[in-house]
Amino acid sequence: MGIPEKKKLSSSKTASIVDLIQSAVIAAIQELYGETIPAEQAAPTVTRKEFEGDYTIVTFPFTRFAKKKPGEIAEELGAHLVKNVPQLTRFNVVQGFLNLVVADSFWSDFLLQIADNQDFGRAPKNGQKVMIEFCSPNTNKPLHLGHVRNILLGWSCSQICEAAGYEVKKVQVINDRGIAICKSMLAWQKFGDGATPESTGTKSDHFVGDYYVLFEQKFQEEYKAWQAGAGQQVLGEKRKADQSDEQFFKDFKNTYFNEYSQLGGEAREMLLAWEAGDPATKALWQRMNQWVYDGFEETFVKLGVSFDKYYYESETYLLGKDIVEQGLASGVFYKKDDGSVWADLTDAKLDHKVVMRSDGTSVYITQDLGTAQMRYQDFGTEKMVYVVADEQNYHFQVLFEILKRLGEPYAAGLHHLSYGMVDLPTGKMKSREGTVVDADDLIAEVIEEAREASKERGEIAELTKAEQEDILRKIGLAALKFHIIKVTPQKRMVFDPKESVDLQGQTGPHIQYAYVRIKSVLRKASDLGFRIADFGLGGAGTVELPISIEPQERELIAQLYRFPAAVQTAAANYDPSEIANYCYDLAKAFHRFFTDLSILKAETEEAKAFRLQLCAAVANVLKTGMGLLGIEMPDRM
RNA sequence: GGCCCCGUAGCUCAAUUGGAUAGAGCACCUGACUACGGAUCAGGAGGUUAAAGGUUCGAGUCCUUUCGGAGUCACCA
Repeated sequence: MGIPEKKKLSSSKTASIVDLIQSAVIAAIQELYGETIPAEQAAPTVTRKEFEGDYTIVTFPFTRFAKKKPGEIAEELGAHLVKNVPQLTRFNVVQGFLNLVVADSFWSDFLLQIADNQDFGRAPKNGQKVMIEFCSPNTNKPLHLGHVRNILLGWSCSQICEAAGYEVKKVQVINDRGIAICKSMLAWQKFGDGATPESTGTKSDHFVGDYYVLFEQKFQEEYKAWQAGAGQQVLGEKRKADQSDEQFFKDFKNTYFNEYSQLGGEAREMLLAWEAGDPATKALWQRMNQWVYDGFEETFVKLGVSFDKYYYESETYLLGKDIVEQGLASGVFYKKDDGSVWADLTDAKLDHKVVMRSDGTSVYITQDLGTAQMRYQDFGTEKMVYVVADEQNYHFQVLFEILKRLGEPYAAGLHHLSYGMVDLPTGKMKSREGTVVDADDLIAEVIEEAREASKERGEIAELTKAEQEDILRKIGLAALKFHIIKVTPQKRMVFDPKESVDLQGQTGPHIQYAYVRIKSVLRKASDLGFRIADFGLGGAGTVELPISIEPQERELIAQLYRFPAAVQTAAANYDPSEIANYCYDLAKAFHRFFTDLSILKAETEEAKAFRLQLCAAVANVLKTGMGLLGIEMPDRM
């Protein structure tokens, strides 16, 4: 699925230097050796830093038909290219690697074109629509670190797709029904004594979560009492001799909940009442869920994310039955004697999968089948991305396979953006052991860390309180977000809270600092009477460009040049970490440039103008790039 | 046990999709402008890419086996 997209990609870019070289190589090989080579073999790669050059062609594959040594081919090819492509000034050959040097004028022309283009890197609309589902919480507990990774991936992915030219719909599915929320409801009803988030001053989703925890506590207490009394006989029969209390409870918990527990019985009654549409139960359910939504919304705002549409499982959990009928008719599904309906996916190595119970009710995957159809009707998106943890890999393989067999029109555009779970240095996050990292706590913590660091520096002390708070929020969140997004989604990651608040090194604030340095220089330049417009391309005071470019400048410009392609591949791979790493590399290159070369005290007026242009362009790309990750840039810090 | 994913410096992560001497940051050591912001920069040390075979001009990347770790295999969601 990813391969055709990549091909489409390179053909859609027009007149880029990369394409220019590529087609020139194909033509040259044809001319020199009479062989037509596939485009991949002519694709230039970026030259490694330790060699002179901008792009490299690997000549080893050509030995087969050229009947020459790689080095000789490289020499011939290099000479031919430099002669025929005006943008190439010279070349050198190392082993079989042909390093091509792009003319300074090409780079400086390019820089002038983008220096004041705020939209550089954003592609025009491509007419395609993509839906991205992310977050998808339960309503019985507040958001935690796992949700944070999910939300950041989903959000940045949506921003990247938008920049790549797609129309994006951001949706989430909220699991608002089932036994879990009934537990919170019951606990509140029995022990809440009419308390509300307002009356207790608790953030409303935490308020509801606290009752879920309370239920579990009371349930445990009830079990302990039962264990010592009425349950002794049952336990004597079921418990194996070598099992510890804890081990046994783990296995036995569900049975106890369903068959013996008073609280469990009441919770199940509540669920039945809910399903029967009992008004009082519905009202309570409505009220408590609303508290949760209000709390979630606060967290979303803090994280700077929003959604276009919310789907509620209470409204979708019955969907999908007509799909089952449809699949039975077309032979995608089959019916067993007991009336249950199955999909046979053994030829796709996915085994048999039930899609409808023998009592005619739907299962989880049936609901997903129905929801997919419903969304397609809602938005007509030919691509749908599900941002869901990798523990559901199998589920999505099955879901997509079935949709494909059903011949759904969007089936080819389905993608599971699977991401690894977040581990803590102490191991896995476990709610039972209290080792979950709460999203709100985490956000507060990183902002505090930014405050401490800022206090020592004293750079923003003279700003108003509100301005300071805004900056600290941007810095703290940049640290947190970048720390999470920079990791390839697919990989499981270790989250060390100490490292997440680091402000130095490979971090969000390090990149923000590059931006702040630029803003500071530009302010100073403006104070000295310089205005970008005065030395811009075609401006009244156009300054002639320097003929030669310093290596640090060259590296920066070449880096800027890659930005649009980076956006496109990040979108094609649904991988925000590529943008994160791009931004870091760019910031790093800028810091080096900044310390090595003087800007306002440059050797000539031309060099000064050129470098200011470069600064403006870098600031622009940093702001756009980090914006794609949901990270804001402060002007000072 | 079947299927699937992962294993790179002490730690956290890269590696332009098969290319050159495997790179960054943290931590450790050394150094830098009376300069546009030191949340910076330069340098040092740190690697048998879990192991062994194979494919080829070339393998961290592809294939096979082994070891280690995670996930999943409900008429739960």
